[in-house]
Amino acid sequence: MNEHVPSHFIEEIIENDLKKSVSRENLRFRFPPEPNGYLHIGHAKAICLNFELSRKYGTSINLRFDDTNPTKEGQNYVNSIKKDILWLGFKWDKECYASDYFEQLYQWAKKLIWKGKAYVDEQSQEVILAQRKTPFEAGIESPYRRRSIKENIELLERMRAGEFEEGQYVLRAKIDMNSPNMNLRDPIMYRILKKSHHRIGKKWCIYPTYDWTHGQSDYIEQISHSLCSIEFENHRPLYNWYLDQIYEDGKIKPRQCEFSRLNLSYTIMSKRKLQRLIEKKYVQGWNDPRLPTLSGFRRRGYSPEAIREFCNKIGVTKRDNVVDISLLEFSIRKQLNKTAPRVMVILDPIKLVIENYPPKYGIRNLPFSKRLYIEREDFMEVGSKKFFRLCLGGEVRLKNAYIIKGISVIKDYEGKIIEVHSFYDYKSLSGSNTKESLRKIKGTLHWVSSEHSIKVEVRLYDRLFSVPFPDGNKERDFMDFINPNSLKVVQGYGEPSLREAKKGNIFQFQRLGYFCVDPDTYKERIIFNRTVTLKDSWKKVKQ
RNA sequence: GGACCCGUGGUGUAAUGGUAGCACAGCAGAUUUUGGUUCUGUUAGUCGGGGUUCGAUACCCUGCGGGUCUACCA
Repeated sequence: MNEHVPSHFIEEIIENDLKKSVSRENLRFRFPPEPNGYLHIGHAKAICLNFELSRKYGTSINLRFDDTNPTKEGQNYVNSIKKDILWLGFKWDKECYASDYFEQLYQWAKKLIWKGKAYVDEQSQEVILAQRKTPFEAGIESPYRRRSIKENIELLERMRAGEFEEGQYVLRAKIDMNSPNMNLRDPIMYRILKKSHHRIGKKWCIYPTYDWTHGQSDYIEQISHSLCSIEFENHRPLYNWYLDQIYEDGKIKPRQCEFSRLNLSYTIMSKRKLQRLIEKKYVQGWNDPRLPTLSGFRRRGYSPEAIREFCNKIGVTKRDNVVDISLLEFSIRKQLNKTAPRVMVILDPIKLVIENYPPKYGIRNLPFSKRLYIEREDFMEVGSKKFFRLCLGGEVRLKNAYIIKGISVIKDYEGKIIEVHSFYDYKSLSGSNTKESLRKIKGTLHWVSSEHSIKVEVRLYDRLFSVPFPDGNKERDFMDFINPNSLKVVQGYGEPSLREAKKGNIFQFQRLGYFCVDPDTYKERIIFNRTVTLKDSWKKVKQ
């Protein structure tokens, strides 16, 4: 439905191409991660974009690993990336690897030499960089730029044969050392790296660079629209230049389109910076629930549906953007509100004694008794008009149970309240439909029966950073803004039904938030992660 | 200094030359046995200056602001 109403500018480009150059069945997409880190929610934006485009147009989509740098990549990353995409709810048609195209790339490189469009340079990296100069001035051509075709071919073959050391030779495209676009100042196509590759081992000792690989891989797979983030915009002329060298009539010439990457408030997205947080032990690993990685969100209790909905909501443009984290929280709350079973758990207990309650009674499935726990925060000796929770002389409903009235407190020698005493109205049981049970009482508290409750570990996660744009300050390092209270571990008291909770289950702890069972849970010790709090309009009144 | 890209409420995003709309956040109220949910209402915006046009958020010029580029990373 609505197939002809583009929902963002990339669809508009596609619709235009459909009218002009490309037929519908030739539309093809790809998601091209480098296997050198874990996927984060910024990747999810790109994944949703590409996969949903392929779904919309009924065409195929490849997962392609951009594995051209054996010094940084690994099979563990390949595995985690596949797992995360599947978890998000998407299935690719072909699983591809740029490393499978190395032979073709090599042959094309030779073709470029034959055309006089590439040459082997033997200057040091420092010299090559220096000759490139800056964007504001002309570069200097390499003295090896005019090497003969025969010699170039021979040297490239010897590079491949492993006759040289790393850094001794490189293959460069011969484009324009005066271009204002630095990518066109004779970019490197091949470098010597005597490293074993995670997939193809020691088959190669020269590796193609990203620019010399990406567009050609798109071409081999006949990708019609190659979507990437905005920082590749300046690479597009090079992308097209390479394709022009190898293009054959009748084939699809891929089109690169750029869109802006996702930034989320109160967090960071850069792989390198995430890595730093992990190395410095501010978080416990790539799947720490505070991280914006997909594995982190999964552990935190976020559902793939919520993440997909979020990605659809944020749109696709070319502007800089910082999306408010509350939009993500809205997505997960919206879903969990519909699906999560409600239970009662006390996180910061205070004892509540119901003096006139007979010791033996109970409510089926949810034991009620004379001695309960309620949240310390839910009691004040002297209430106020705004505070409609328990206070001395005031009435409150215990959720799914009785109406009680506070009558006295017991304090320790420091004056801290250790016990609240109350009376209950035995006719006021919830759902009993008595006149007393139908009385309007402003406040309702959650509770657990102290003798029946089970102890649980609860990990209260909060934002990783205490400022909205930890990354946006040029003078200060993002590490300065780490929220020291991003994790608080407490012992809670849960209703006994939680004994049956399984890893990954998610509940609403009534009046507190949504919590999921952590994989670290074992038989005697159930661990809950707080996914997100409930919206709390009381917190605002208090402040 | 150069090239390329981008400027719409606090945030994200629509409007493709014809009433500036939606969502989140905020605020107010109603409902509520979760201060949740739900419902209703509401505050708030086209970066500035010129031009083209009956009419400009859109097109042109210019200024300003922001981003990217000076890797043998992707």
